[in-house]
Amino acid sequence: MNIYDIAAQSGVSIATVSRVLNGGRNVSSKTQEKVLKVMKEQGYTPNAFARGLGLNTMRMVGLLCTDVSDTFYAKAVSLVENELRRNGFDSLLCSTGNDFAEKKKCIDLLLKRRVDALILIGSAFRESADNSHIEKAARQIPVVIVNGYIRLPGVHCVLCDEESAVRKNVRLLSRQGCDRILYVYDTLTYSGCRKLAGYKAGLKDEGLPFRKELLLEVPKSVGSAEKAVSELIGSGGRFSAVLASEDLLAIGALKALQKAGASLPVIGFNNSVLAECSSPSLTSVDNMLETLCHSAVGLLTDMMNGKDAPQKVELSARLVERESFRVQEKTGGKL
Amino acid sequence: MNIYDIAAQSGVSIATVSRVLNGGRNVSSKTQEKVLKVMKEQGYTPNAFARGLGLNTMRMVGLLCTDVSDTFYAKAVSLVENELRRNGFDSLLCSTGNDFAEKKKCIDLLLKRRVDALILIGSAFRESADNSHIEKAARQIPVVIVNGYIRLPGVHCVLCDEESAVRKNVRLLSRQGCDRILYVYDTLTYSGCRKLAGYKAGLKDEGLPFRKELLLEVPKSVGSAEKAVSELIGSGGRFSAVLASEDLLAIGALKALQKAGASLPVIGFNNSVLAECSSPSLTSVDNMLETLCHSAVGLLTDMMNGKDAPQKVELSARLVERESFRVQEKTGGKL
DNA sequence: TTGGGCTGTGTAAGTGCTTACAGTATTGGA
DNA sequence: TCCAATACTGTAAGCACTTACACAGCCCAA
Repeated sequence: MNIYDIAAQSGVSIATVSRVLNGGRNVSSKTQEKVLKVMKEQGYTPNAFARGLGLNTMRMVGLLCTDVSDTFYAKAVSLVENELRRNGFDSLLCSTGNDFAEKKKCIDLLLKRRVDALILIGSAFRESADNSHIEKAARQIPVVIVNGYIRLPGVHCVLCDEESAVRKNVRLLSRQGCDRILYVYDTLTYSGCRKLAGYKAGLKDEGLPFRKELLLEVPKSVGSAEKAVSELIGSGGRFSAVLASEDLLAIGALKALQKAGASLPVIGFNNSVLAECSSPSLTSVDNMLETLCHSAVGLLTDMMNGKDAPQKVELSARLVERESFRVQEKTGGKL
Repeated sequence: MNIYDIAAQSGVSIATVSRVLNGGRNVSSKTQEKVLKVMKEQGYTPNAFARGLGLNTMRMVGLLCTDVSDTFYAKAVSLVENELRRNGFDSLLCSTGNDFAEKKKCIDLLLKRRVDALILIGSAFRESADNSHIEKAARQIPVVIVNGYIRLPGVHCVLCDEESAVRKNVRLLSRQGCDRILYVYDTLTYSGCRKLAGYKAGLKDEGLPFRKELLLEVPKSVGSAEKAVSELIGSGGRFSAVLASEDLLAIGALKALQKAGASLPVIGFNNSVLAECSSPSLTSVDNMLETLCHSAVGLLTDMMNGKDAPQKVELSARLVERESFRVQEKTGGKL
C-alpha cells in the first residue's frame, strides 16, 4: 500500500496525493476530499522513511539524559518530551549513565539517526572536559543544554542561577545563627561547581570562614549521604546546619541527624517528590524545571525555524520552605 | 556526501560500498579495508532515512509510558532503554499521562514512525477498556506490556504476581495481630485490580471480614494520601496497619500516622527510592522491575527474530523489610 | 581442456516519497 | 472574443540507500 495505490484508486497522480499528505495546498477541495476518503478506506499510512528521505527530516529530537531513573532528570525528560510532542516532534531517548564514552557514543548514534536537534539534560557536563562531540553535533543541528552550561559555538543553554540560590541559602542560615554549615554534594558537574561556588560566596558574604572539614563529597544516594554524615558526627564533627546539592543527599543527612538525635535545618536542592516524602519534609530549592524545559524547547523550535536564539537563558531559583527548615526553631540544634 | 561519492573515491561500485556498510559479507577484505578507509577519511555517515527505506526498519522501538516523571515508570524506562540500546535499538519515548485519547494518539504516532516494536510501560491498561488500538498495533509489530496484562492476540505481557504479594502481606500483618488493615490505593488499572483482589483474598485467608470503610481510594500523591488518612483518623476510623498500592501513598499514610502520634506497620509497593527516603523508611514490595524489563526486551528481540515467545511471563514479588514494618513492635499500635 | 562451483563485483531495478517544472483548464478583464 | 493570469494537476527527476541478478575470474576435479 503506497502512494501509487492511493493515486490509482483516487484517479489522480501521486503528486496530488503527496500534496494532500502535506496539507493540501494547491489542491481543489473536491480532489482533496476524494483522496482523503480513499486513504481512510484503505487505512493508508505514508511510509515515514520515504518521507524522511524526501523531506530530509523525520521530526525527531534526540534526548540525551544522564539517568532517566533519577527523579529530577525524569521530570525534565517528561516535560521536554511533552513539549516537543506538542510541537510535532518525537523524542529519541538515550539514558547514558555517567560514563563519558557512552555519552559520546549516544550523541553519534543520535546524529546517525539524523535527529533534527539535540537536547542534553543534566548530562554532567563540565567546561573543562572534552566536549568535541557536542561541538560536532552543534555544527550540524541545534543543541540545547537544560540545566547545564558549556560555552561553545552553537550550543545554547537554559539554566537557573544555582550559585545565587545556594549563596542565598547560606545567608539565610547564617542569619539564623548557623555558623558552621555542612555542605554535602556529589559530582562536580558544571551545576555542581556553581553550587559549591555559591556556598563559598555565601560564607564570604557572611564573614564566615570556609572550612574544608565541612565539605562532604559522597556518591548520589540516600544511604551514602547518611553514612558519611553519621561518620562525621561520630568522629566529633560539629556543624549547625546542612546544605546539600541534591534532595537525596539532604535526606540522607536528615536521617543521620535523626539517628544522632539531633535536629538541624537542612536544605536540599531540586525540589523533587522526595522532598515531600521525608520526615520532616525537606526544604528545597526549586530550580524552575518547568520553565527551563519550556524555554529549551522554545529555543530549539526557534532555531529550527531559522530564527536566532540567545546563547544562554538563566532564571532565578526559588526556595520552597518545608519542615526541615524550621526544626531548629522548635528543638534547638544539638551538634 | 553519499554512497556514490564513497564508491567513486574507492574505485568500486555503490553495491560494494553498501555491502561494506552492511557488514562486509561477500566483499574481499582488501576491498573492504579500502572502502572503510575512504569512509573514515571523508567522515561519511550513511543516510538513516534512505537506509530505513531500503531495509524497512530503522531499529527503533516505541516506548509508551503513562508518566516518565513517576519514579517507578522512570526506572522502567531507564532499564528498558538501556537494554534496547544494548540490542541495537533506539527508543522513541511517549509519556502520555493518564488520558486515554492521548495514548491512542501516541500509539498511532509510533506506528506511523514505523517502529519495529512497542513496549507499553505501566500504561494503566484495563482489560475492560477499549484496547482496539493496541490490538491494531499488535497486528503489525511485536507488542510487550511491562507490568500489566491484557489478553489479546499478539500482545505479550511481562509482570509480577502482585496479587499474591499483597495477599501475603495481609497474611503477614494478620499473623502479627493486625485485624483491621487499611488499604490505600489509586487508579484501578489491571495492576490495581490485582492488588485489590490480593487484599481481599488475604483477608479471606485469615478469616477477616472485608470492610468497605477500610478502603481508601485517593489520587496518586503523598499529599492526597496523607490528607485522606488524616481525615479517616479524625473521623474516628480505626485500623491497625496500612497497606498501599504505591510507595507514594504509603508515605502519605505514614505521615498522617505520625501527625496523629500513632505508629502502625505500613507496607508500600514498588520499592522505589521513595521507600528509602521516608522516616521511618518504608517496607515495600519489590516487583522485580529489573528482571521484568530484561525479559520484556528479551521477548521483543525473540519475536523480531521470528522466534515465538510466551504470551505471559509472571514473576514472584519480594518483600523488602524496612523500618515501617517493625514500628508496631517497638511502640504498639495506637489506633 | 572443459565445465562446474565459488568468490567477488557491478548493473539496474526497486524502496515510497517530494517537488520543480510544465501543462491544461478556467476565469475575468479588456 | 481573446489573452493573461490563476488554479489545479501531472510528469519526471530527484532523495540515498538495498539487493536480485548477472557476470567475470579463478580453482580444481574430471
